[in-house]
Amino acid sequence: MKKSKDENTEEHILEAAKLVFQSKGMDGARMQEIADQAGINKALLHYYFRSKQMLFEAVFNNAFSLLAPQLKAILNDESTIENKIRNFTSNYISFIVKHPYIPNFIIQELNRNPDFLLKMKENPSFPNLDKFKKQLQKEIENGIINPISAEQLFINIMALNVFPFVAKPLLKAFTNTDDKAYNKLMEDREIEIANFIINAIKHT
Amino acid sequence: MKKSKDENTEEHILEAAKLVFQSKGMDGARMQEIADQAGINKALLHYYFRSKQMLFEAVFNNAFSLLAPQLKAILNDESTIENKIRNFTSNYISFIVKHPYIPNFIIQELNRNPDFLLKMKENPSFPNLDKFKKQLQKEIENGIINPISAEQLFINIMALNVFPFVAKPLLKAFTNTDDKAYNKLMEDREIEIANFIINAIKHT
DNA sequence: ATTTAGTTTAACTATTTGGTTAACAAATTT
DNA sequence: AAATTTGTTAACCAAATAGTTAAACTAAAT
Repeated sequence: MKKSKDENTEEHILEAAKLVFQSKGMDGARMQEIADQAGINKALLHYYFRSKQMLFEAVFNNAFSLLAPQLKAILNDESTIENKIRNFTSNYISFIVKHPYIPNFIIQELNRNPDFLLKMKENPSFPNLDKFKKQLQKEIENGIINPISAEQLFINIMALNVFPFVAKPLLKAFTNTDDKAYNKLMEDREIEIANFIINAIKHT
Repeated sequence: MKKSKDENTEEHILEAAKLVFQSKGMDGARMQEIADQAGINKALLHYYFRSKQMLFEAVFNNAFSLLAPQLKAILNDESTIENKIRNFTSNYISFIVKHPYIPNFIIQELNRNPDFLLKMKENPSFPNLDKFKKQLQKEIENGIINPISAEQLFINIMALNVFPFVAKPLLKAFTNTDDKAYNKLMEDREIEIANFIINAIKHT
């Protein structure tokens, strides 16, 4: 087996493809641009990943497998609902700072092709709400938390965490903030969101 | 001046373009597909709207001018913050049922080209938070509402309302619901969201 | 009825783009 | 070191695509 530049090249390609796909989407991305970005010939893209579709799926799966563990954390650990919420919002914000394009990329491409999810849902490591649901029900019965369905609460948590990054340009305009001020808002949200959610659901 | 089919054709084109652009995005849309959808020849698209870009902008501006009034309603009317929140969530959900593709379309295309907003912000009818901010501050001073910045509250309201429609495929998978069950969740949110937000901010 | 302005089409063009080929280069095996 | 396998490139190809052209058609105005 040869390598020398082998693994290195594959990594370069994936990194370049990630950059291009995540900023332009599947339809907007050009194989030539990815090749240029990776500093190689276009034919080499097809040597490593047969087609644009396959290269795209490699990038997409990479992105998704970074996001999934974040969700499993909140759904499957043993701490209280309140602590889960605090941990999740805190973890998620720092995750996003490292990978700012991921949420929008995933959401956009899943809207373009919802079938991606069919395969993924069969993977046993795909996040599910079962445990979260039971735990929430127990805390509601114990009077710690006001009645709310696990689905609604989960959607709310995701919405409050993810949306500000997905809709950044729009929200920047509406709140009339520049990049710096908007990032400051995002930092503040790490605590704000958690308190907001806890207030909303905690029995008083 | 002649018309006969004039306005009619232009309307047909815009309707067809809306359909194609909103489901495939600027890059994924094809002029031929829009022409077919409108039941006309491709050259006619260029006769009415010189280029793909111009046709796209017409569709985009149409979509945006449907969304903007929704926001101005909550930001500039005179009722209490609580009532504004209830009215907005109620209005927004029924708006979305009529125009399900709009939020995702706008968000996606603004991420692709944030410069769109520069022109729009100059329009005096572009929504802004000034009035909402003052009103909120007053209610906080009066002890009706717990301290929160207008920007954060606004982002939270938008997030809770818009995100479930933008991220529908992803959330459908995570909550393990089919289309029917997910739509039921969305109906329930009309009341759920409002209560959730009020609980979170109302002083007790 | 003829002119005129607006509307519509089929056919065409130039360019872009994903993908292929064939030849070359470098490393591994024998 | 000869043969084989793996990695890389330039040149090429066919399909797709945005946009153009020139001619035909329609209906109102003169």
